[in-house]
Amino acid sequence: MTDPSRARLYEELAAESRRYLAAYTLFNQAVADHLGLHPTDVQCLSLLTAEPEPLTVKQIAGMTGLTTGSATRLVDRLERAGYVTRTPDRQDRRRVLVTPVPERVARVTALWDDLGQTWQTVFDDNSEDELKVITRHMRRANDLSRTQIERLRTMPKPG
Amino acid sequence: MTDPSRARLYEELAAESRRYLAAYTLFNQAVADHLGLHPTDVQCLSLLTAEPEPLTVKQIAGMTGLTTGSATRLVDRLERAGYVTRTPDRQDRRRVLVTPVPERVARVTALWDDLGQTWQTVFDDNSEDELKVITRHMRRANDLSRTQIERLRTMPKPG
DNA sequence: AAAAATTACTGCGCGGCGCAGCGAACTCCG
DNA sequence: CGGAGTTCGCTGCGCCGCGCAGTAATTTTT
Repeated sequence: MTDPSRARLYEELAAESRRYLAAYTLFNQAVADHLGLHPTDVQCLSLLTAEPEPLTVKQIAGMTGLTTGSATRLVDRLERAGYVTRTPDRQDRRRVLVTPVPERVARVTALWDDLGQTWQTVFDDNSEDELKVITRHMRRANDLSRTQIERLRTMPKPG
Repeated sequence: MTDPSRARLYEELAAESRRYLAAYTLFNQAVADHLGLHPTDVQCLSLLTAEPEPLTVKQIAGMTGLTTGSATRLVDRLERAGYVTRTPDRQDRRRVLVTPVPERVARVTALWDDLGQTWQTVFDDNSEDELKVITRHMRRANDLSRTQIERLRTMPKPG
């Protein structure tokens, strides 16, 4: 902590993190623009295709941070664009299952794959150990962010 | 590339990246909610404090992906809330320099530091070399995203 | 000196989003 | 059973961030 060279590394890392995450926001926006969708829609498709089973509107709302009302409209847009279909849940007739349409979503995943190939070149000069370091850091940050979000919600707000 | 263990690492890294970045979106939203700001505003403050010198409205527009008109309004909001000040550029009188107000931004950085203390525990078990690996990766990804965004813009759009 | 380019700002309309409220369906008890 | 309370998805409403197009001021170019 009092180690100056380490402190400098922290500082540099903090600054780089901000640019890194800002860059991601721009990237996501560019992907959405390219597909004629909104960033939220892209994230929703990403979540839908990552899950093995269809999600309910409520689950989508939770994973995107939207209200159920906004999630309904999100699904409306995706359905109108042909990316997903609504299916009533037979177990619970209040629920609506949202299923991605494979041939339509393929256009999105194809783009991801295409971009992913280029991303690989970034990692190509890293050793396996280094890749593990990076992956581990992401996983930790991911876990921590969840608890931090919860903490933010319970913290007293300024103003 | 044909190395199976390395391919697995890539796959894992890709999946983790998506969760990592999705988590960041939610985290950023939570921070913005907590401060009573918009995610874009928070990102802008993040960028401003990450840069050593004040930025122009045009530069802010570029870094956030907004048009100059929207960037003007973004600065309007931040100025009205007291987070930044506008200063005319003496070298080029068309330009307006946007400078963060330290004591006001302190409220934001205090939150970051508070959260960052916990984040530091994530880094504490990393060696200096490992920290450098992470930082370098971010820098590279940052650079690549720029070219990828350009590629997306020139790519033929589907539909 | 005139023309072109750059920078920041402003009216206008679009649309995503939260909020509050609705009906339908499910769960829990007595 | 059956009524109260809860959950789920949907809808009308208003807010406001954003892009677009145009403008004025300043700089750069010719």
